[in-house]
Amino acid sequence: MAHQDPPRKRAVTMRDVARQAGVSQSTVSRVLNDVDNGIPIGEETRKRVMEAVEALGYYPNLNAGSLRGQKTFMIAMMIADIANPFYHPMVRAVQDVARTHRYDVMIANTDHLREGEMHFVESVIRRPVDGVILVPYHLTEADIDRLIARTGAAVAVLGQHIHHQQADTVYGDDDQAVFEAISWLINERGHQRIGFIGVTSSFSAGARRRAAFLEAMRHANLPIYPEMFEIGDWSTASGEHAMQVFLSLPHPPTAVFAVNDLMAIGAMEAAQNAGLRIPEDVAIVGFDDIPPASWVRPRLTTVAQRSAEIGCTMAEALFERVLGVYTGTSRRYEVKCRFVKRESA
Amino acid sequence: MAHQDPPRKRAVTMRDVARQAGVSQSTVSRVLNDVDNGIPIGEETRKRVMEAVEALGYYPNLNAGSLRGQKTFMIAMMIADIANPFYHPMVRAVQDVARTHRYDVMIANTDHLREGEMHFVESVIRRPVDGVILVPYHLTEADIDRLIARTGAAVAVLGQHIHHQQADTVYGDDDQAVFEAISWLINERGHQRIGFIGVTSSFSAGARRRAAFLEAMRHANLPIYPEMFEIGDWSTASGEHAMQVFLSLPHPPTAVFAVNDLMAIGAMEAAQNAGLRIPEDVAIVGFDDIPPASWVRPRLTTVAQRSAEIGCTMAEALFERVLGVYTGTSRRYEVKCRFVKRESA
DNA sequence: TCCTTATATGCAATCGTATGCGGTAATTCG
DNA sequence: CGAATTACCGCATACGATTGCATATAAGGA
Repeated sequence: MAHQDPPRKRAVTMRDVARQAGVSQSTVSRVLNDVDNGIPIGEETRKRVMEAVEALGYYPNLNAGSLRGQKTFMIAMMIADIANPFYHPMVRAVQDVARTHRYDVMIANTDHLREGEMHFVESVIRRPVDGVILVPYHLTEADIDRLIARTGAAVAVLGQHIHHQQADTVYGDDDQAVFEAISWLINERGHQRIGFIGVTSSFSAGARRRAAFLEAMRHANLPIYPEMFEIGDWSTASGEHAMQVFLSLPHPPTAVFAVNDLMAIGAMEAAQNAGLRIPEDVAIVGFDDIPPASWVRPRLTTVAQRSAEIGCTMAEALFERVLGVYTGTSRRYEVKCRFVKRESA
Repeated sequence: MAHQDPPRKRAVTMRDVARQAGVSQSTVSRVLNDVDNGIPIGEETRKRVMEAVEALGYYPNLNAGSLRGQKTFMIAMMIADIANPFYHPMVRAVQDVARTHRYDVMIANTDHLREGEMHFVESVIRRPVDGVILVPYHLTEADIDRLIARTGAAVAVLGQHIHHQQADTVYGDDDQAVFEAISWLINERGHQRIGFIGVTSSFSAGARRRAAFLEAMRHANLPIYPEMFEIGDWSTASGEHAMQVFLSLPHPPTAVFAVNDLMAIGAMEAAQNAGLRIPEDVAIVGFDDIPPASWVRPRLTTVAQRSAEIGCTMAEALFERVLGVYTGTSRRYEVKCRFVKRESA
């Protein structure tokens, strides 16, 4: 190899096209962005330019464009865990909407860590984007305000209401759905001792579902035992562990609700490994309705979230702002959940 | 609302920092990229600059940096389907490696479509990146050559050998693993009629696994029936459909091998919905060993791919090139598969 | 004292694109 | 036929950063 410099290919630039077409670089720019500028372009010139573009295989450099112009043609999306199927339809929907507008999507997962979320904010400040989609677990409203202030990006958020002028929010009715599910366990299935597998995060989804769980228990006048609450980290393994703890109790719960399906599936594993039958010995209810929920046996009873619809709603609201179609104040959308009864409860 | 212009916050620039610190903009640049330039910086100046950076909360604009400088601090990764768990550890590994180098990762999924893969190439030409990680199903070597020629990016590819100077490849020993699995079905389990659920793509993984399947059958001197071959699209639904077709045969297969776990799980669903017992009535073997493979009942027998290791290997090879640590010719890495016997066969 | 060397900083060009403004040729009009 | 438009197009600057080169100051040597 010796000293063979890497063949750093110079990209084809507008100037190359201009030279080839015998026009100035600014004319090329105008031809490419033809969308009715005040300035008309000669038919002959336009044709020569387009031929040169074709011949050289020119593609504009979006980085350069976003430096001079305003638009970066990129949005960023922050999710907690790319391995959680709940996010997949959402991501896919966002990407689909973005693609129709010729936008790229940068996905960052935070591993449910505050550190990860802060890193994301920083990263978006360093590499400006036109819009941001957030599924925050730790970010406060102040953090998001700062993000907007520093980048000027439009923002769509799931599950946390932001009062900022430039942010829209999408809500699920998690609380109602959880209330319905727990009430059903109590009234229709006669459960009294219900275990709860939650998470630590004090904001957002985890906390709201916990509140709804407590509400349902209180509403049924059932006692609330501290040992019926276990903390996980949204992962299957943590759900498994939580269930093991429950099963080691003198009086284990007869039903268990986990705030997401992955933990519910983990709980099922633990119960079955302990030789218990589901739902006869212990009933299990999850949240999300990810595809594996209907692959396991018995199939998991759960609360379905319309992940694709959530993603689509967020993306469309975002792009209305990004494209300047909407410039008003904060909007709020609601996406309904629905309780899906299967065999695990 | 009327005509309230959106408050397009001007970002804090180097010039702002320079003004605040009472130095020139180029000095700020040198302080920030201090990594032993030939040019020394006064201790006093450095301190003033850093204070100004701190005070203003300055972050460099990476887009601007990548215009003048060389590095974009971004790599792109192309996968077929973000919803396929097989890719998750890979993506995660790539992101982890990237993060240690302060790089961002752009993920694009192609839905297994050639169109999607071509779109990705175009997108990378438009928005230059320092490196590209590919899991191609349709891209030819010529396509990849073109990508490198146009962008100068370093490239790491899974499963397809690229002879280009600037590309490394990672291989699994899929063929051996499939051969082993099928031979085991034949010799240890006595299967003779084995169904195969494959895919259309003529390159890469799908085709190699098909070849290995045929090889194993021939090696055992078993006849090969055309009706024992079904085509899916890697999805659970397509696996389900394929199995339904098998089951409608006069002589259905006694065992079925699917080229990925999602289709295998779909096949299980179809078999169980038809009232068959697994593995007694029909044995099922998959490929990948995604987490749901051990959630289904019976647990899925499959060939495990070390997805995280693959991602890690690709990313590390890539960054050796991106950072200029390695500038030699194409390298090739192999990552072993292993056959995991569980209850479905 | 003057010239060299080392040290520290600023100037200005540059990356690829967008765009306000001015300039030229063609056209219209009185 | 001369003047005022109109239709097109190029010049030059800006975006925010990097970097080669020049410059200014201090230190050192003869």
